[in-house]
Amino acid sequence: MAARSNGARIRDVAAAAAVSPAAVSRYLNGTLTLTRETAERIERAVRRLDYRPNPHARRLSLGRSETIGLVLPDIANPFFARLAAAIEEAADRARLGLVLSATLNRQGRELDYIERMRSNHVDGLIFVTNHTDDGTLRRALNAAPGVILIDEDVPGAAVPKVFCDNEEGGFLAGRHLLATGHRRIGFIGGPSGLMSTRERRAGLGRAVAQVPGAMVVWESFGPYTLAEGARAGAALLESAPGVTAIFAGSDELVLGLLPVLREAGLGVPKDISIVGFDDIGPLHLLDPPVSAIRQPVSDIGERAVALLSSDTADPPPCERLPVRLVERNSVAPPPASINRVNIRIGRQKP
Amino acid sequence: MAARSNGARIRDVAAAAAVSPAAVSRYLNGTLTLTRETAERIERAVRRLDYRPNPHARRLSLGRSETIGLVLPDIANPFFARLAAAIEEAADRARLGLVLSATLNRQGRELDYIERMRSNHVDGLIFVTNHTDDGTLRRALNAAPGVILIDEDVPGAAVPKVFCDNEEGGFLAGRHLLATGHRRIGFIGGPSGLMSTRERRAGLGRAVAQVPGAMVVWESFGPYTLAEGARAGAALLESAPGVTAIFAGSDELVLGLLPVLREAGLGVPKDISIVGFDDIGPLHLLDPPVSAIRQPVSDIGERAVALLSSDTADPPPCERLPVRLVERNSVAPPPASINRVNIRIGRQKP
DNA sequence: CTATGCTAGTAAACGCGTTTACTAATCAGT
DNA sequence: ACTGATTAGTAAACGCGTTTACTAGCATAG
Repeated sequence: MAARSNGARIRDVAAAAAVSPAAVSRYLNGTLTLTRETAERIERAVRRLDYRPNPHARRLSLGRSETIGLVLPDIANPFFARLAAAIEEAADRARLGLVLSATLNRQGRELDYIERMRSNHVDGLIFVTNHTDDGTLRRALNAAPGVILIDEDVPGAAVPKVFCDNEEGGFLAGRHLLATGHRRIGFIGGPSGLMSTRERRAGLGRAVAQVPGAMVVWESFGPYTLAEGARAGAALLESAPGVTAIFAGSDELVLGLLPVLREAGLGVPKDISIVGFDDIGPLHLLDPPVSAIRQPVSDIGERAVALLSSDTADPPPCERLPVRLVERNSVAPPPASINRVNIRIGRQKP
Repeated sequence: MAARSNGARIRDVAAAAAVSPAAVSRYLNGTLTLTRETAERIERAVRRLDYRPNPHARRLSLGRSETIGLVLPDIANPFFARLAAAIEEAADRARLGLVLSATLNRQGRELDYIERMRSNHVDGLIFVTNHTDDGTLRRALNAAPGVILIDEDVPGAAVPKVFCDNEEGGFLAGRHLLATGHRRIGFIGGPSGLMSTRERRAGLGRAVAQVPGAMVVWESFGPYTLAEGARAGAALLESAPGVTAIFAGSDELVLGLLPVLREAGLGVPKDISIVGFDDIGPLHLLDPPVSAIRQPVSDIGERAVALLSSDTADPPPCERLPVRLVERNSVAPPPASINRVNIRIGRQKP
């Protein structure tokens, strides 16, 4: 067992104030009203001894830790970093501590942290994953109480969820490009198995379907990384499907794509227009500043913490937070020559 | 007091294995060797009951939490995000949990977290601050055992410290610019009261002093922010001191500076060369990719965690981790016309 | 004068794992 | 056969705050 801790204990305060430890505890926690005189004795003693309850004892006693866990793939990634900042702030407002864990998308670690959660380490867990699940994660999540899933889905997990409205984001991006005159659109998505990718693609599809002659003529899928953005860009240039605009599924993809286009001598937005997703990476600092669908990152964090504190409904809620288009300078009407091609296609269809 | 927690307790395991709780505890913690048979009985019981020690009880008993705290100004900032990632990884390797707190540079919060640390919440604290101290922080840090200061100093704090070699970084940046032919150099620094700023400036000064005719002809100080980079850039253009190269004290400053130069029609590196510091922000994605002094962020995290685990020496150590210059395409020889001015100055001096 | 209620607290159990100091039993050595 | 050491554990104290159930003493109501 432990050596005595350094600070004063509740019984020291009790002795100094000539009351019982119970009185001190209950007074400090507001479950006992005392005479002015006794209360003052206690407060003086607390101040004099610089008493603060031993958090470990308190947690053992209460059976909770007033701390939540955040599990995410990688804090160094700007999107997750911002998410973490939002959650930290919300947790702090709720007077909850936050313990942070990065999984680097390794499933072993993910399961590990869920386990720690179950063993009462923390009162709740906000979980972000980033890879397709083979069912292991679903089962682990369903067996763990007090987990909230955010940003990306784990299909079949019966836990509260907070996502952004990916479909609407895809739709807004598509509508914006279509309204600017584009008809041959490319899609650079995240991993094809992920909900975010599918929904963003679906939203784009919905927008395109509303405009006769418009088509998603090219698409690619891969991890949400810079390298994948570059790879997709190269593939696009190679296959040359006459795309005049690209909707990319994340900032990272845009960041990887842009230099490839520049290398190839394609001007943005003169030759090709771009809309990104997330709007966290410094898209506004690029040349040109890139338009993007903005995720409500702060709200996601806020809602996640709120859901953790609230009682679990059945079935667990799945919230969709609205996104919006942030227009910058990466979208312009398509170049005339290619535009004519679109018009031809447009004529064939109606 | 608490309702019973859900899982099995040590006494359940003990009962199932027909031994005492002490035996279970000591066996699992490796302080008791048992006969093969008894050991197996315990292990079977542990598995069957899915026993894992209640962490709160364990921490109360041990008087420590196997958890460290990280206090930093803002996780959303890419530099701190990467630092956090490095520390999280190092902590994980040391089997330590990490609780995260953002101060947003508010002193009240900083003191708060030091307090929490003192009250045994965590076994150690890695502290990053970003503003000049009026002595309050110094006093608080000196009163708190188990704090490590990293990245930026709090003068007078007698705690272990891990910094990068700022002076050397400034020197390397300066030497690089001088070697490329620059003689009239500008410095855009962080807050003038900060150690990092002073040291980086000093290193630049040392390099410049070694080359006759070279001078730091212009300098400015302000927060490590994008906005400040832009402001400083505008001020530089305004005062027009004939600077051909700029050493900026952080990535953020570069990111803010670049668009201003571009607006003004100045090409980088054609008209003006730039070297940044940190090399975390996506300097390699800019056009042109910007050269910078790279901080050994992972090593800083690693060392900080290592120092926390080691016994405190007296006086506490202050480690300086090496930086290096990462060359990209933002430095070129100065334009000829201005170069001639430099040569003139060069002639006056020897 | 008794019953009821209120005030101002308190004793003791409880959460649960860890550790010290100790015992009972067996074995080796002489 | 006796001493000393080793083996295989164990009882009980400890870390410390919280909470339930209870009491002693006084006041009000009937």
